[in-house]
Amino acid sequence: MKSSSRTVQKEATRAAILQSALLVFSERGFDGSSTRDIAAHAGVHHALIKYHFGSKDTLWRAAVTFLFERQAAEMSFDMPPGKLDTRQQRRDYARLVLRHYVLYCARHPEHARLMMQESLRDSERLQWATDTFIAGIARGSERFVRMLQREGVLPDVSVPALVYIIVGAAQPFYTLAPEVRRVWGIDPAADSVIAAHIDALLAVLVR
Amino acid sequence: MKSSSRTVQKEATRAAILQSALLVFSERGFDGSSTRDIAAHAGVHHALIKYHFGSKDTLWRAAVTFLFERQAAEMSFDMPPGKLDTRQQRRDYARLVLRHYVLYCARHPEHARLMMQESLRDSERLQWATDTFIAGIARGSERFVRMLQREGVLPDVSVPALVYIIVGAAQPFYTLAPEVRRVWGIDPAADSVIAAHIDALLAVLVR
DNA sequence: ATTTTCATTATACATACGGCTAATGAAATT
DNA sequence: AATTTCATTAGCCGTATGTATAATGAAAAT
Repeated sequence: MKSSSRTVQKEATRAAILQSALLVFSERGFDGSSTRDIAAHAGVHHALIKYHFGSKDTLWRAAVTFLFERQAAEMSFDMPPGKLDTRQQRRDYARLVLRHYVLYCARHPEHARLMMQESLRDSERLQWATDTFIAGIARGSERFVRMLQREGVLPDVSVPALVYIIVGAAQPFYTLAPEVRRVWGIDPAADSVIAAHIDALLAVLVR
Repeated sequence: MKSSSRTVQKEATRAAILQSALLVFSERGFDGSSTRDIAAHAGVHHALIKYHFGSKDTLWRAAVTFLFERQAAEMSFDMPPGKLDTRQQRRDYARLVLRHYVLYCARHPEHARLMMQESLRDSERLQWATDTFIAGIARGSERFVRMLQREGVLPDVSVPALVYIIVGAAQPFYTLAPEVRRVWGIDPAADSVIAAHIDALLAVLVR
């Protein structure tokens, strides 16, 4: 583990490019983003993108990998915190998971923004992202939804439709924050607004 | 009202460019779309875009105008079909409106795709779209939601949050259709899948 | 039949793009 | 102190972009 001043600076540059890529890709999409813009926003020369990441495509994949690894780190709900014997316990668990998911969406709106842009049309990038990350998360979501259906917390309807209803109820309020600010005059980044959105989402989804 | 063969052909060309612009803008966003791509997809020379629409920006505005005028034409629910005296009548009206909105999203996924791309970040285009179209629709949605809240059909929580929950529950299943196909192996354009999604959405939202 | 109109095409231009090679220079190594 | 390493920068290449102007030619008007 080298930590010479040059290595530290190198990693800082790499991280700056990655964060800049997250922002630009999430706001303009892959085709609409330019490596020169990403480099300029990171304050480095555009040739460094090839040096650190190889190509625009590889940089995009590195950005997506960062997003899903962070999500996995911040949303580790594979094992419920306690026992889930009673219906009330499962309801509370559902509320807990949904609350944390909404908070994640509010904290990191660029995640859903970036993936949404890529899911609008089929592509090799979408195929890679689904195979590498999304398919596994989808299976976890399916188990989560089916458990809540068995318990009567969610209605017994199409599981894929339910998953997209839940995710769609959570994400757009934050991914479309610029529109929300202009149209409704409120800021989805404010804690009180987030709390109100969580209350609304739980009131609608968890019965 | 001229209808000479030249005028007819001119309008056909204009319409072809507009439809092509809807598709390309909705899949790649404004910055990711090129006027040459749009023209090639419409089968015309790219200089015709300047001739018929003035500029890329004006073409985008014409496309958005087309989308919202079509939505207004296909979603004329300002006046309920019958009287809304009883709670059951208001529930039925809510179901009717939501069903038709989901069907609109399924029929024309490019509408939400295009607007979503523009709502991810603030811009002059977003400002124009919100001032010209979205603000008015938002006020209508607010009235709709408040009526259902008074009747106990929707919970008494934050109205903007509820609006985005409803819209988010309806749109992504169709805007993100390529992802749905890859991850779940189902086609959100199929009638049976749409019907299942409507059932799920109504079961969750209308109590 | 001749002229005019105008939808369409050809072409040009300055800029921006992704990707690449060579040069640079400070830190690390010898 | 001399040499090597390598993160960073400068600059070029072929292509693509948005926009503008001139040329074309068939339909419309005279």
